[in-house]
Amino acid sequence: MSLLNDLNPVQQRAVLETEGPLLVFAGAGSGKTRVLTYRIAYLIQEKRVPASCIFAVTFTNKAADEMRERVERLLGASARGVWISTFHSACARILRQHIDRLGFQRNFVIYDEQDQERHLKAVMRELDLDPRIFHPRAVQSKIDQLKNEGVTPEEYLPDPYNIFQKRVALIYERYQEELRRNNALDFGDLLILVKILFRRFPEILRLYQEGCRYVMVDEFQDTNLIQYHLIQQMVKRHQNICVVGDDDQSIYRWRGAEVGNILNFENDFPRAKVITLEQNYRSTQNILRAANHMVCRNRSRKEKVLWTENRKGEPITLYAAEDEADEARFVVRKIIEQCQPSSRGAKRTYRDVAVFYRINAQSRAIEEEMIKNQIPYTIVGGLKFYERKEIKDVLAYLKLIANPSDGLSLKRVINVPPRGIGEKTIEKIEAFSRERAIPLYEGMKQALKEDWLSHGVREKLEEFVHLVEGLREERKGLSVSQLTLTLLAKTGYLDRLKGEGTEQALTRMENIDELINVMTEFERGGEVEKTGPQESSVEAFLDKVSLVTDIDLYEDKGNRVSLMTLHCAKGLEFPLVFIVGMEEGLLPHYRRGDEIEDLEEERRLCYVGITRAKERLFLSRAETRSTFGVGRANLPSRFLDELPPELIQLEERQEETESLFSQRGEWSDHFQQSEEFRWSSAAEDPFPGDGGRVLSPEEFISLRTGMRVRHPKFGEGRVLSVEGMDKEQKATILFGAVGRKRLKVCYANLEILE
DNA sequence: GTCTCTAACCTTTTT
DNA sequence: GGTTAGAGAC
Repeated sequence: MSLLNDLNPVQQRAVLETEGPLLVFAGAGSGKTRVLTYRIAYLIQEKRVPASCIFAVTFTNKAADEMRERVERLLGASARGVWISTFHSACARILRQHIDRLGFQRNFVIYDEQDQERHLKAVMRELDLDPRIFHPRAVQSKIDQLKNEGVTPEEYLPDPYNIFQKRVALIYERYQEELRRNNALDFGDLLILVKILFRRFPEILRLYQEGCRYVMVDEFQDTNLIQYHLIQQMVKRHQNICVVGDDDQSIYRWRGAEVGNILNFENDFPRAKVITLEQNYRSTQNILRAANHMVCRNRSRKEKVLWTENRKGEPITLYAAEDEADEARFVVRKIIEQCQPSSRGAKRTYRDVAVFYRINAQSRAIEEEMIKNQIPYTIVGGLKFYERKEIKDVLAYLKLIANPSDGLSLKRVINVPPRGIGEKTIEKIEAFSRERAIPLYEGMKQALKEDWLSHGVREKLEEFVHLVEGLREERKGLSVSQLTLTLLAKTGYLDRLKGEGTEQALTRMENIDELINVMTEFERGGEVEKTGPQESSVEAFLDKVSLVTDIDLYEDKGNRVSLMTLHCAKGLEFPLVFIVGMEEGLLPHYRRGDEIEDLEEERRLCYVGITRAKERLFLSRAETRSTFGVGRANLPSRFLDELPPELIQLEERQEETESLFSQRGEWSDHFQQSEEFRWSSAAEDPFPGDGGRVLSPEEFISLRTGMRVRHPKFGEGRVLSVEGMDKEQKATILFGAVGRKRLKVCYANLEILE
């Protein structure tokens, strides 16, 4: 059986135990994804299970895509039809088919976190609750928590002596009612409504129970109560459930994940077989030993010891930096040392390197130093594409077209671009609609009919309604991208941006351009799961966009260093790993809860980081670090003391005088001469495939302050400064003819003169 | 109604 | 140090 040849005996068992409940403890780097994909392949190929009877759940779309790809690589076309999805997408798909049974319309929209917050604030304002007393964030997290536990407003029993809880009960109820009026769901609703759907309509549940003959759950340690509940419901009929996870990598407790789900699985399924994968194929012995040594301190964990046949490897490097800038210089110095083509030995390239940090804000210092030294990097998460204003605007228009009941989107776009429809008008209509419990848009139309608005307002509103109706009409027969182009033209959004003529407007237009690219890509791919007759590609596209995660957008974009949070790092591996900010207050983070479990979660986070490293691990901390603009002294992280000292090699602090500038000189000389780095030969473009537009590497990497350049329009000039990277890179140039200009390098068509 | 400036917030981690 | 929401000016 050729499929099994690639697996070790324990992995083989995990593949062969297809019937009944199975729990696989899969340590870091033990071939978890491999087991899952081979298991699916085995079911289809050897057990002759139809692909459509297999359901696999992952936590990110990226993981789902990867798994699908890998199964298809093993089996080819016969793998088509396996349902591999995240919890949230799966639920969205189920609801798109059946939600009308619950009194929503099938063209519902999904509110992201920002929408959720705005929605919540509106509800609280309506209830006349002072946001300074009842912090919307606290309320939101409480509601989220309830949803994660599968508690509906009717089921919630607040402590009668707890004012906050009593208010939450009230807000929660109104919050849900208002969502319904908007025909909108938040993330939590996706899960909770499926739960309700299954409970109220057993025949629908039965449909899925029949369909899901074999169910697999990846990253099971990160499931919350309601997710686990849904899975239990779905496997009730066939009981063929295989969950794979690692309690040591459970890092989402704060979001409702229950390690208990994995630790108690054997109680819930008494017949469950248990397999533990302990051989690690990823890391050197040293790295693995360090990781084991540390995570052993956790109390609530399943006993296991990872081992490896890999070589011992090099010691772990630890650097105590002066401050975060010094720390960044250390990281860059090491990267240059390891990746620079001139050094001897087996050398690494940028894509082999990852830098992990606890919080996104830490990336800045690293980024600055990277830019200074012109090291290409890519950053995962942080400032997100789909959170940009212009993108949200366009998406709000689309949401409104798909679902006119969506009042939040309506309010967002009604005066963008400015149409002279102000807050007062909206407020009036909002009150009117709420009273009648109809959607805002509906209320607007009613108000127009009843004609109690002033003449000017009336005209403006009529024009807007006309616009929306027109677009809704046009939507038929248009693809998402075509619809978007139409919308941009008819709303005047694009004209408005064009008219501005500022740098920022230009960037916005480029981003919208990029969004259109994403849409055409989406249309071409057509890998949309068919979800019913009602659904057009607009909803499908919006669903996809609503459910993307940071890591989904991460792909190997050419030869770059990867920067990301420790949370994002889960599931990835890199030959060289840096973990920065090994300080008390940062890792473990000071804002964690004060329960022992919270500390253990921080330790696991650190463990996840360490176990991403294949060859070398670099840890660093800073004596002082500025937060909120003020410098603070930090103690070394307690986790450093939990590493075996004999595995640690301390890195000497370098005198500041020996700055990177001198090193840079040699390095850049080398750049110019090195055969491999003569990119103009086009033999190897080191940064290919960046959003479709390939920029010339010379422009990107070798444009430096003081250079003379020629611009096709502005003529010759001198570079005053350079900022940012690749597509985002901008240069300020003093042109003899037109003076000082700030340009995007990748669009500027610059010619370098000297 | 629209634009601009200040002050408060902020930083965990995200489906 | 940087962003964003809300208040005040035009």
